[in-house]
Amino acid sequence: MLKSIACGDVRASNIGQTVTLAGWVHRRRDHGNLVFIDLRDSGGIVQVVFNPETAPDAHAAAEDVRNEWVIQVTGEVTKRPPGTENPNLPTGDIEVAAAGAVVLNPSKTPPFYVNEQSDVEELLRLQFRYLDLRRPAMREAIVLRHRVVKYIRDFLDRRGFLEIETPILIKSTPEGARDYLVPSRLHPGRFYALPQSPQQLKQLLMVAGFERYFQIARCFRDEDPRADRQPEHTQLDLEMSFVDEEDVLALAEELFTAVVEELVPDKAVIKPFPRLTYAESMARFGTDKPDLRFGLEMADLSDIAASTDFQVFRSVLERGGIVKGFRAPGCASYSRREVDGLVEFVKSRGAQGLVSIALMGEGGSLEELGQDQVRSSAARFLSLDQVKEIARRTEAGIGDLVLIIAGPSKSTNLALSLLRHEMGRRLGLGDPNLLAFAFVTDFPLFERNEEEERWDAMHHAFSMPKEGHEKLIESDPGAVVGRIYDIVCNGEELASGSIRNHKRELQERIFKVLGYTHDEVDARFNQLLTALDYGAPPHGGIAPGIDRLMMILYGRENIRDVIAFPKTQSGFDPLFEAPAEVEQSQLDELHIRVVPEG
RNA sequence: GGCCCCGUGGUGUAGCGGUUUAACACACUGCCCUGUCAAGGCAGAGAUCGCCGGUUCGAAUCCGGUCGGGGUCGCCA
Repeated sequence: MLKSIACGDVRASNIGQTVTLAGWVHRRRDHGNLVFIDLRDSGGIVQVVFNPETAPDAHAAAEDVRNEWVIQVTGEVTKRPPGTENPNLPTGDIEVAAAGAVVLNPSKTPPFYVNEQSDVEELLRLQFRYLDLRRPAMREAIVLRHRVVKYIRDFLDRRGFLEIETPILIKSTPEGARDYLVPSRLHPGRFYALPQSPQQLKQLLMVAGFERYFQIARCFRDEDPRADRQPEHTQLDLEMSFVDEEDVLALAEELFTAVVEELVPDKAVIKPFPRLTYAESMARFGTDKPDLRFGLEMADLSDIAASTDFQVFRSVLERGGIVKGFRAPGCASYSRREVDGLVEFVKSRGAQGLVSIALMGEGGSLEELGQDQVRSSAARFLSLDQVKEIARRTEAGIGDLVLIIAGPSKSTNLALSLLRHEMGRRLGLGDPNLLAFAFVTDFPLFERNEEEERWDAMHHAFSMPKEGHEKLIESDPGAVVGRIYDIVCNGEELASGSIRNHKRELQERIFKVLGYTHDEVDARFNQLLTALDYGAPPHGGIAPGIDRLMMILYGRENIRDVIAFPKTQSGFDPLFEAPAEVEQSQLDELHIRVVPEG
């Protein structure tokens, strides 16, 4: 080793020892004679003093050194002179008096500050990610990520799970996300696909009798990235045999709770995790991934709206839409400008508009509310009684602002739920140290795809219907509830899972509703269906997203902040500059001809 | 594919039609300085304002396009 101790490990107990350190120059303070260097390595920072009188050669070397140079220093650990201790450093009681110094490698001036946590354009950080990763915020994220994954592995190992790898080169399956394709040299014109998840593989492992499987699995989806989505992401994929929902949920709850309590003890979780059904979640929060750190629950106002003369409401309802709203506490005093801002917010998220009702005044009960206290663009269409009823439903009081959206159910719920989260954020209602995990259960098995006029799988095609719902599969697909569950936390979907079909006949009926022809099923799912014929055990599982879990544990709003080498929103890797063109010979070998765009 | 925001020395920002030889902080270079720890002092170098085109007597500043980044809707079983 080029060092005898890590920079961050030097303590008062080492005083008198001669140590060799190696690391990066974090900061240099040159007093002309005395030179101080804060030397940094993966373990921390320690101050090194270069004295020209006692060590002229080392001092001369230190004069030349600049930020981020890599140096090796040998010297004695000494107690700092009284009054010069630095309480901000764990190593602040001591320093190393350099006797010798060697420059192991100089550095160019970095393109941004490595030694301070200043904001830097993210593209530049990604181009020089290896420098960005030297900074504490990124470093801590990567270290925590390691601990979380290690904890998960140990936790599952103790419970009899086996970690089993599955192929990265697999087969494209229809539906779901767009696949990343890999051309085959040995089979011209044929392609592997990168797995969107090891779904079928883990089910086959259950048929193989492993009973408890998990994998820290990389998953690939060729769709547009987002703040919480990357083209490739990591899942804790796990599957168990001979279980029902309760077994999977109990395990997941125990795991997540333990991870938080052991690794991020300053964050709190709600125990036990609240549970709500999909229908409940949609009704109360307009989304299947509600932020439960605060209330502001939604109320259906359709019946009240129907009794008004407000044409906007009536026409929406005539077309089968809904009218729904929630309260923004204390926001009655919002200015015209602020309210307009909220209107813009929902319009940019698919709503036609926003009706707000401000209940002006301070204190007093709803009963005493006067017409003069109601401020709303729809005021002249609403009777005082109707306003009061709307307030009662949304639990709004004097001083609150009721926000209402009318429109088709899907887009209205979406915009309203985004507005709810936005208001929660603006009003600071979400405790940043609370991780409000919850289970959302009983998802529909099928979802109507209006454009394509067909039924899609809401979750995926392999989930089992709830008991008693099999008979509805063909007659009323939309009414079939699946044995499907999600874990959500603070408005993010963290995990998704289900009890799977282990009977071929049932699985084939579901494929049929999804519109697959016999040939398509045979081509894509034959391996799974055939396996079900050979004694497939009842089984189910769940797949938490590790990146999103890390966002929540580390308190980041961006998935790139918890990934060592992420891609931009256009799927570009600024460090390697991938994707890139390849040699013509490589294309020839793969029998690929590139058609120029346009 | 749609919508919104951003793009000025190395970094972060200011300037938003002429008074700008584009300002400030930090970084950088040189000199001074024996106890600093975001060390300090003095001096200096460094950007034609992402790119293309237009409007104008005059554009970093206005307009259009384009490229790149971010956010979002679509998409993401």
